[in-house]
Amino acid sequence: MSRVTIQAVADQAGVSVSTASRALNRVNTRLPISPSTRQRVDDAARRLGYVPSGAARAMRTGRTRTLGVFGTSSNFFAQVRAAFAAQIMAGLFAAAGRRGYHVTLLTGFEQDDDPSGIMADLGMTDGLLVINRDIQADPRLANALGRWPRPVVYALDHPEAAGVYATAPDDRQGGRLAADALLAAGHRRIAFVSRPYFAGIFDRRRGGYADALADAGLDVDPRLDLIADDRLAQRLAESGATAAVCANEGIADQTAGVAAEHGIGLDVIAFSFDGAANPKGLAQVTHPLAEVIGSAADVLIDLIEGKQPRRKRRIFPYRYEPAPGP
Amino acid sequence: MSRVTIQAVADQAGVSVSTASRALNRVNTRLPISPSTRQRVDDAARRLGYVPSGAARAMRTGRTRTLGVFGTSSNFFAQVRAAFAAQIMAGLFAAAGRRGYHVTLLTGFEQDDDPSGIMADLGMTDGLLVINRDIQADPRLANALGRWPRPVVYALDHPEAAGVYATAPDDRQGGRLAADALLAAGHRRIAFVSRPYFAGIFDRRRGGYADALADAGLDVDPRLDLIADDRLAQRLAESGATAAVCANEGIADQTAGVAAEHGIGLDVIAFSFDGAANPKGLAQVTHPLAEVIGSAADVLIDLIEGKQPRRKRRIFPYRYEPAPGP
DNA sequence: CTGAAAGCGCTTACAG
DNA sequence: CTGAAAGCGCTTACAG
Repeated sequence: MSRVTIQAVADQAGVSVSTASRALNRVNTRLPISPSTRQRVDDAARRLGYVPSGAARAMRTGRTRTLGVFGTSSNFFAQVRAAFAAQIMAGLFAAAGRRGYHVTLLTGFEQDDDPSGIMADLGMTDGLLVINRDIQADPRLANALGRWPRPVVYALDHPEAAGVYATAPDDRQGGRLAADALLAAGHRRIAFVSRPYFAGIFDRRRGGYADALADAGLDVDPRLDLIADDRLAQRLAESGATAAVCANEGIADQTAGVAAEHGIGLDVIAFSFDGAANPKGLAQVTHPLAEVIGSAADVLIDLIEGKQPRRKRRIFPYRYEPAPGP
Repeated sequence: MSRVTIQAVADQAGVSVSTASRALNRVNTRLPISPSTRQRVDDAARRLGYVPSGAARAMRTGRTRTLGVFGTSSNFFAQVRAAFAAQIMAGLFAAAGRRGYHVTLLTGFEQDDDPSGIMADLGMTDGLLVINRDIQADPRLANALGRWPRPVVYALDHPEAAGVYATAPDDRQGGRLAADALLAAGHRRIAFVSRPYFAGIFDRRRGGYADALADAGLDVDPRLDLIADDRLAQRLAESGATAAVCANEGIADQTAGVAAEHGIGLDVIAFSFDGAANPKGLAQVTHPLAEVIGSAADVLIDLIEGKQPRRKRRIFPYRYEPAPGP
């Protein structure tokens, strides 16, 4: 079936293309349209099943009303991260929808690809949201996107480059909050359990934890800095830890499980986010993930629409949530 | 910054726009390009930071290489369905990416909206995947989309209208499979636990269950047809059920929890999908959700590219998965 | 091997 | 209140 164009609608209604366009887009109150003309154009459009060409409109207006999302990948939505991915999509979808934008997940880029080629196909997007903390660590990406002629906002983490728009939780404050909660409960041997990736984020979280210990007059014992691998139980036992700050919710579940299994009494607190599952009922420090992402989308749309946001960085604090009662 | 067009690249390289276009799109082997020209054009493009306009290209070619997804909504990604939503996105993203398509989540439509208005803005998509079983039940939607001039594929459920492309699990076969497993274990009082929505799907699941009971020579006792509300415990007890087929994984968790809490011995089997959490370690009948969605995306892309798929419906069987060991 | 020209389907000043 | 015309940035026959 060949496309029904505005030309066909205009012919059918017996008006010019310009008039049809104006009648269809109920705008331009400065130039009124006679009700009968509008009626005829509307009828013609309905009768013919007219659907405006988004491409033509985008070409003309320079806007697609579409946000590109960069950083989802084939394993971004994998099972261990399902709650994380779903919260992100929820926040993004809601924020974009509120302002009349669609959301395009950009495919064709996998972690460890050379990011310099990505500019060739960023789709028909008005701006870009970069949400993957793994790939944000790659300075080549920031460099390539810095040359892209449309707005870019980094969410959750951000490259070190200055002048970049970024929205993220305050990982250092979260680390301090978590450690303070354990200190207040009387603990003195508090471990920090992480894994050797998400380096930037985990480092900031560890930094806040270390700050809190230092403020409490405690040395940071390197034996308390633990990796969540298959020797965790042994290391936990050797460390003499009575409590642990865990760098994310998965590590926390693992750590609590290992401690229970080996009969190690351990007060665990997890870095997590609103909407995560918390199956073991642990204490947590959480940030409002959907809201963080929504805020990033809002900043991006502001930039697209030429409204200069007040600040280049928005930082969201963590909240302490005690272990839920049984 | 004003846009860098192919015109600017051509000027910079000292060639015509047509030549620049041909050099940039390494195609058209019939018409060769001199290596030195290509070199100069590539250099100019890189130097200027040229990014082709997707809108112009789409207008010219009539293709955006973008799949629209219709049916996500503000609560589609909500916590109770996080695993479901994430699996869907995983399958969709992978399948689209493999064939060089992006994925656009279409906003601006909420359940219970009148779907006749949606055609006005289906974005710049080449085709549509409808993935929400809730809204697929609305015949106005199928009617409106039937008039949309591009391919549409329904996934997971499908409107009753004939001639529609649809990809879904075989809910009736799944119901039979689940009931047969319980019958084989010697049960004679087998409940079916559901909720009063997802009517079409739950009805088919119940139908398969009823078929299996009938084949086993059992009457379908209406007292075994249960609703998972706050009177479930009482109804379960009155029904004399020793086993239950649960219409989805959430209902199954709830039912198993209620039974345990009230000391009702109950063998529970859940309708579920690959990648769901199964925190209670229940027996399940599962379908490969990501694969089902991926298959729907493949059919859609075939239609977009003019390859007529062999069948209009693809039905995926459920597999029985016994309760995982402790 | 290269270039001039048409045309994809809209929107928007501008002139009536 | 309406219409003729320009132009958004590409790609692709077509003619050289």
